[in-house]
Amino acid sequence: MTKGTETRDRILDTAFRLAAREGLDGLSLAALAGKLGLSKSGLFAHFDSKEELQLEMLRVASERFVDKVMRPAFKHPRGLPRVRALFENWRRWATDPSLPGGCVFVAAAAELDDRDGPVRAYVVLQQRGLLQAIARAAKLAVEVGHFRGDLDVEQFAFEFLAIYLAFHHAQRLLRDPRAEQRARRAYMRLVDDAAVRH
Amino acid sequence: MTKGTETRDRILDTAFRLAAREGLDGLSLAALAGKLGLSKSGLFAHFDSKEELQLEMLRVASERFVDKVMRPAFKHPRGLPRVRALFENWRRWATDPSLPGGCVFVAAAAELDDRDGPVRAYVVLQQRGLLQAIARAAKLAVEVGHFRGDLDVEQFAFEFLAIYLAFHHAQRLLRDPRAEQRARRAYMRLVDDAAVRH
DNA sequence: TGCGTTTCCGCACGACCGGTCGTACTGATA
DNA sequence: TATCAGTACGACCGGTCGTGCGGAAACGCA
Repeated sequence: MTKGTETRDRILDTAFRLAAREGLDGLSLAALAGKLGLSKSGLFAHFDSKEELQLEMLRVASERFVDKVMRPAFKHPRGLPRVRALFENWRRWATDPSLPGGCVFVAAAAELDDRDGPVRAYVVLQQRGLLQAIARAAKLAVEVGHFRGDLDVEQFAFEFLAIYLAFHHAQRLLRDPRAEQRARRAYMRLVDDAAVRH
Repeated sequence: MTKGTETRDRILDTAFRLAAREGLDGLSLAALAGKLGLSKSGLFAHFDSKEELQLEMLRVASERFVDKVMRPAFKHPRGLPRVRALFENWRRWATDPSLPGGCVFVAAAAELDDRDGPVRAYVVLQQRGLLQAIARAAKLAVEVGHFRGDLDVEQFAFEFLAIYLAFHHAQRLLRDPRAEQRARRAYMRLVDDAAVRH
């Protein structure tokens, strides 16, 4: 019981790291087993199918994301500080040196956009939830008077996500050393526009 | 001579369509040959390796992109009309019903961001060129007085691309019916901010 | 210490992968 | 008519993929 779940956790942790680099499809059981010092079948004994492994791995990824990005941000006071923390934590998430390979969800999003099935459904749910969380933070910023009252918080979330995606693109694909600066300036422009007019 | 290049074109056209849906890796020789009514080896007679096929396919994709997005936009007068045309053509490119599967380059970007080799190099080059083209259009808009003189045109290009990526994400992954509206409003905010102050 | 369960491995499977082989038909050139 | 490059074929290569099964070793409790 104990040993099993421990191994299972190890598997999912390694799968998470591997999938970030190789994508959901690129994550092969043989490669994963090799990295774990396990046999392919020994690994497979913990899951009913590869799809289930992918799903479980994505659940782990979601937990990590909440732990590293959402939860710490929501400890900051409502309004601008929290929105800023969200941005900074998220930016760090995409470039965390301990988790090389970029954001799993960005990779998964591109891979899954034309398929169907439970894996895609899960990613869609996760992304919708993410957008809602951003919108909620923006709404709170409106309520505490940091953002203007007529702000479209869902539009804010859309553009917030846009900056993240472009940052990921510039950082990981183009390896542009100015990626962080570009993202930060875009963020400032977004927040300035949402702020109450003086 | 004629027959060969004709078949080759057919192959690349189909490969282009298939890769948009399946990604660069997902594009398998067997599937491609099947769709063409060709044998795998008959197909392979036209290329030295799969990598070369991928490269050639991406070159075809680039040509299409220039034909459908860039060239028509650059027929519009310099300044705002051209920038606007760029945005609209690009948006249409990502949702062209005759080319289902979304933008090949978005898919390729996510797949290649951690690898190396000529395919990645080509995509990076293409994307850099794209950003430069946007920046150039913005610079012309400055010169004709539509955009303010102190505008950072590279920053403009970054945020322009950001909107496209988020649109692609919202449209293809989340299937959000408001994706187009969200993108257009983000675009308007970007352009308003770049415009000369009244 | 012994026993039953959990955990893992060895092995094999069918399908598919990118790629190569020898072969055969075609049409243009000589 | 003989030759030859271009084009496409079917069979097949070694490998890798996800997956299933039977048994051995390790574990946890009596």
